[in-house]
Amino acid sequence: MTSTTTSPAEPLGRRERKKAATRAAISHAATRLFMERGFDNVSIREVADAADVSPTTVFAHFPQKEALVFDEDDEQREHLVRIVRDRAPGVSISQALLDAYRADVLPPEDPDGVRRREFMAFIDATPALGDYAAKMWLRHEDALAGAIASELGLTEPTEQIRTYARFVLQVQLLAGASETPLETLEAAFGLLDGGWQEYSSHLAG
Amino acid sequence: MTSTTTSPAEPLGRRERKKAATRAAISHAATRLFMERGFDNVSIREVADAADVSPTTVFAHFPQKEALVFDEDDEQREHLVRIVRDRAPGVSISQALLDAYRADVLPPEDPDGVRRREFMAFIDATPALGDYAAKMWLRHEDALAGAIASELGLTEPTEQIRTYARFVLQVQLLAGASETPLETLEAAFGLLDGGWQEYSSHLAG
DNA sequence: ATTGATTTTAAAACTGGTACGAATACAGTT
DNA sequence: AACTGTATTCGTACCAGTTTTAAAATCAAT
Repeated sequence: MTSTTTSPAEPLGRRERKKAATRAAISHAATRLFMERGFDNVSIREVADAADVSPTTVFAHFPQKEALVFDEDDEQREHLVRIVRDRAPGVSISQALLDAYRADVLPPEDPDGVRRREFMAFIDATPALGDYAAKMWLRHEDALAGAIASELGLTEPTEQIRTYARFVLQVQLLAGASETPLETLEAAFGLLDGGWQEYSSHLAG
Repeated sequence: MTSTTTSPAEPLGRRERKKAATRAAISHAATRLFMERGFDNVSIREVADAADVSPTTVFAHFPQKEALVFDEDDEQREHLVRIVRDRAPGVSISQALLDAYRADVLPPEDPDGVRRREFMAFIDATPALGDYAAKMWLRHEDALAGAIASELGLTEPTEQIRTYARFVLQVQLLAGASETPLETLEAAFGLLDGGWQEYSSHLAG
């Protein structure tokens, strides 16, 4: 259910369907148990039992215990790149990122947003999960830097772009941990934009 | 040898002296073995054996395996705070930090610097150590933000200061991982200084 | 020297993760 | 339908880091 193409429901063979089913069973059992008793109080063996599967099979589908919770690495990265690449005309990169982050941080409106918010609270409750999420998030640094570079007409990111990408990803983490996420967002982008706009306009000009 | 007061050699009781000796024996055995065969190829049990101590005793002194390598948390934090607090008059905070980072990155001159460089290379060779070092380093964020705030005449760091502190710590990691650390340093501080100087002068003015 | 608290230690247990080989289910071929 | 190769699953045993448990040693104070 992760990185396979989503909508057209390609006709999978029995094999792939079964594999996907096993994966889903494991994932479901894991999230249920984790929510009931907390991430740290559930062992891989228990997850395997609950999914009626051998422990080794769990690791065949998920490289680490933490991966049972985060099942969407590629989507995240794609989302991030799209924010930069597909922004409305006339909108700066910083502006696009700030807007996107803002939407993440504002009070949720649809039930989907509520669920996502609960999920994030669950993650915050377990240090190991927070660390893992942060690590995964920051792994997108290269992708983001590449997207920005190509938006600015470069084939390779410069040191400044790389730095900016890292900072921008950090801002998301900062805001997520902040009591006043909106203020944090604005403070951070305010700090960044001075140097960044100067640099990028210098590049374009 | 870590956070106890250093010079005057307070008269420790027998108990404390023995404890310190055990700790030192473990630490020595560990560094020797790690250097000889690599961090990942030495088990805690082996370290314990080499120090003629039970494995649990190792954990009584060091919370994790990685802690055997980093024995100086507080000193690091103090160093960082001093860079900001004890900078020469007329030198900006950014300038002081940049200078300090630069010294870390330049070719070492004294034998002490050489040893430190070898140590850093050793850390880079083991992902687990790099992660741990980064985590420890970033834990200084609050201390750094506090020091900056108090330099600017505030009792509490603002959102901007907190953000700046996080960015500045990240710069150190960026430069450490870069092929061209000096360029990275200058690019990063160039990016930061625009917004930061505006903000801090706005604060002072 | 005895007592009692505290520290230190050892041994075992637990947990995440890997290695290995065997068994099973599938897809494509004949 | 049988055959073959391949992918998935399984069970077990195992390793290394870490926690738990309880015994032993150590110290301070009487």
